[in-house]
Amino acid sequence: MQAGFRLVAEVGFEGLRLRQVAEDVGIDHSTLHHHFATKQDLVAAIAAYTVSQFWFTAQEDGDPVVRLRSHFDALARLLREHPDLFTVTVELDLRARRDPTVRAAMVEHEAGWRQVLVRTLAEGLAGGTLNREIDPVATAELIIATVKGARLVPGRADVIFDQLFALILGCPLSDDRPPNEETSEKRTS
Amino acid sequence: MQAGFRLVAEVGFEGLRLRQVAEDVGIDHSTLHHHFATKQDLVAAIAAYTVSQFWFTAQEDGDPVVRLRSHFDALARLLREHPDLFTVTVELDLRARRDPTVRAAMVEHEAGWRQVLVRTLAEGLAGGTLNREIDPVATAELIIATVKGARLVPGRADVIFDQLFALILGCPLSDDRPPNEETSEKRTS
Amino acid sequence: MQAGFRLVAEVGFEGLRLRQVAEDVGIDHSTLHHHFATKQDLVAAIAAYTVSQFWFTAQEDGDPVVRLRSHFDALARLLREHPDLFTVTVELDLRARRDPTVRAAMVEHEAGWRQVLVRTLAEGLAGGTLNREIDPVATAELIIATVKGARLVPGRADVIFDQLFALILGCPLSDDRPPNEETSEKRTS
Amino acid sequence: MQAGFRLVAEVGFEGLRLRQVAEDVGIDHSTLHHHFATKQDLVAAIAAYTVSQFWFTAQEDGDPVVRLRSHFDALARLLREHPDLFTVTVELDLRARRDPTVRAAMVEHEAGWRQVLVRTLAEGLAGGTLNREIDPVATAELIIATVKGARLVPGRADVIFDQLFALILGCPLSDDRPPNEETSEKRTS
DNA sequence: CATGAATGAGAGTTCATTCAT
DNA sequence: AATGAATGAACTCTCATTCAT
Repeated sequence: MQAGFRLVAEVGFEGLRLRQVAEDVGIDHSTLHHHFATKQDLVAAIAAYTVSQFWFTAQEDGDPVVRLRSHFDALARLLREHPDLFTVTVELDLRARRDPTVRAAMVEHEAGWRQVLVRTLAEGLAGGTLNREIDPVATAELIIATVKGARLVPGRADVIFDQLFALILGCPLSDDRPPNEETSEKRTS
Repeated sequence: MQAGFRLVAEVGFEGLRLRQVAEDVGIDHSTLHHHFATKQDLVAAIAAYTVSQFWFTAQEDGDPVVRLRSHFDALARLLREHPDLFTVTVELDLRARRDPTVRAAMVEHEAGWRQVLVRTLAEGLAGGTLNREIDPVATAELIIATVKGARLVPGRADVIFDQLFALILGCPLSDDRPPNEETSEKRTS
Repeated sequence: MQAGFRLVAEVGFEGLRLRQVAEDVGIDHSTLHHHFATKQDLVAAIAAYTVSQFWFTAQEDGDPVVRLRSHFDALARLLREHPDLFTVTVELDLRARRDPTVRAAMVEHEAGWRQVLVRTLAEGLAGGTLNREIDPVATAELIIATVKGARLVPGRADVIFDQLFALILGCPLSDDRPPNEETSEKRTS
Repeated sequence: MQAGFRLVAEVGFEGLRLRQVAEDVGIDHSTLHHHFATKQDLVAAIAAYTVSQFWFTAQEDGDPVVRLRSHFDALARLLREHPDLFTVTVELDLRARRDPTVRAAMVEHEAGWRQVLVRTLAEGLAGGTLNREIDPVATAELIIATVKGARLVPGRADVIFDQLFALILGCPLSDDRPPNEETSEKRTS
């Protein structure tokens, strides 16, 4: 399963070959069929394995702004340190279009993610620490879409996340009102 | 080429079969090889054809805010009316990872898009009609990433675009401008 | 492999078709690929099989003249009884020009043959039973070339070999030895 | 036709492609079909062209030994200066097995060659300047076979021809009888 | 659990040949 | 005389899958 994951990261689902997976593991390709009756099954397992790797380090308590910031940071770090994870996710998003099993896994995973985002945004909105015009649901979708798009350009993910975060934060730092001190500076890390 | 495009939209590059393309056109598959020596060549042609379909209806003059709004609207309409175009673009983005020819086409296309966005954002910033803290380059990347991510959920593209536009527009809470003026009426979803 | 050999004898390497080989054996052509990954591999196997069929019945002891004569006889008999072997050898010689694997097999095989010939000729020369002016190396090459040429006209091989043998044997006119003694009785054609 | 000849010399009949021939000539491959209706026709033309290149510089008069020697020399020189000619001849000999047209051309060409050889040998025999035990017909076949075999090892053709010539010349240079002065020395050129 | 031989559908590609222009 | 589009048969090779062991 992990070998399959690695292979997908390397050559995509289009280039995924059962024989190669088996060889990487060090077993006969027939033995692979013993564990995964069909290629589809392996793909589903890879999908499940991949989404299981995402454990949103989303604290439930604390300042929503901080939680949102750390969420972006966690994503940025993950993207930096485990680019494979995002590479495979892109592949999975594409495959989900035509593979219901994969689609189900992705939808479920995304639902959890969306829920976390919506709750955090709603709290921030209620607390007045976020741009008041933000619609939590719409912005959650916006964040999800942005992250998905940013996967394709890992090198620019940081700047993209920073800009989005800045926009979400709220009223942009007008000179006559003090901005949120600890977050207004452009994060570059 | 168009048949290839349609087929990619339907079954993806992974399912693209030359024989099927030829059959859709009504010619022998050998004849297809007469025009596109290799499958790669056909894929490149499909890529070129696809990006050529994007004619950013980006006026050079006028209020940058209006131009940006109409840009989003144009994308939303295109996404609604020609979802195939975006489906194939997703496929192309994936394929670009491993196919230098496709990558070149995508990079070039994206560069033009980015340029238009940066210019419009910079003008809006200079004119004071946009959120003053926006970085044109970063926001251009943000928009591109968002659009790319939104392709995967065409049904939610409208709300995503609207939310992003609202954030870019600026602080709706500024004291000297009535809130919700130019953003509330634009909601189309 | 043997089916491949037979097919080459029949239609040449130019006409060698994997599907035909597989069919002759009674297996699917995919199964053939299971055993010989590539056509080249099968060709190499055919080459190895073919040269392995040549077991020069070259005794190491005894009168060099007798050994040489029996060598020619063995070749003539082989050519009569297994013309396929020579047909394929001709094909292999041609293919060796462009296929390094085949070339290596042929060179090795030929080296063994040459060695046997040179040794026999040298012994005969030393023993005084052969034409004194013969150069063992040159004559070995001459024999090899003649045999290779004779493969193309199997029907005339006997007379060619006999004539060559007679010339190698020595001067039938020498005063101290009765002419036609050991050569006239050997004519078999 | 000449382009075909060159191509056969390079890649053999097995690798001969009409499109390549046409391209080498600088015409469309359809135009080639205008001149040679079928590939077979082109092959036949190549065969005819090839054998036409062999003009045995066989004088009809003079000492048979000298004529034979010069025949060998001419062959050796041709082999040195125009190896393509022999390369293609090898290909033709192989192809003649399965292509009646080519076979006819080769047989006719060979018949002329054989006739020259037989006549020269017979004259030499009659004149007493050759090994008396030589059978003109058998030796002609021997020479032809040897030349055919020597084509496969152009580098060793000289030494092979020299050795064969020495053997044909006659009684080998016994010490007590003067050999043919001008021919007994080992030719090395 | 594991293997390797076997399968069959089908992939991209090649190439001599034909035909309308 | 020459072209280029079109053809179709056939090629080697791939790969997920099955089955007997």
